[in-house]
Amino acid sequence: MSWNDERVELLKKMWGEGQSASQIAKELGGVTRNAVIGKVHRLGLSNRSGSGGSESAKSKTAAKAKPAARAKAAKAEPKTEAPKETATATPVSRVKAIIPAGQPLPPQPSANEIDPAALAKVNEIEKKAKKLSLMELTERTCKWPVGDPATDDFWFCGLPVQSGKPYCEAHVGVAFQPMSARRDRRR
DNA sequence: CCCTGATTCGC
DNA sequence: GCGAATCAGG
Repeated sequence: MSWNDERVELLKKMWGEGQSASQIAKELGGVTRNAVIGKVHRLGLSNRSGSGGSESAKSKTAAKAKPAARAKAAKAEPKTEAPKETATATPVSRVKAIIPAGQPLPPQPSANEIDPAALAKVNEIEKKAKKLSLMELTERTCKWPVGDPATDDFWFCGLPVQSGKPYCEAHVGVAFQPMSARRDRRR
């Protein structure tokens, strides 16, 4: 594969959107994230901000030994997995929408015991959500469901997930509550 | 461990 | 110019 205009254009577009090098590489196909990063640098758009600034110098000095990354071929296994709440908490409002009234809801904190700050964060971030459909979800898109699945007004957050987790940072915030914050709250 | 971008340097 | 290997860090 080579860098024809179309590929370079897509690279620029995605990079501009803040997509990660590996995501771009996956999208382009036939290249690794290293190739993408290398190209990004050669194109001189390593700095996503674009202009002005120039510093951000990272004093990188000598190096030690660190046997880590090995040459490894690409291995991907898309798991179009339905949104599941494996966390200690579940988006109550969403669950209500898909579970008939009267049904016992799984053990979960009610909305009012979720960190208010985290909730506020979610409300903000939902505006920026990419609103992906089920089939558009990937291993790295936030699988937080929004809206009523029975209507057209249903989508998944779709923002970049936080390492490992199924959700973006904001949604991880409300989905994964620290045990300490929710332990034995009496009423 | 997973991931991120940055850099080097043989090709 | 290209990108694997490596580095540095989250």
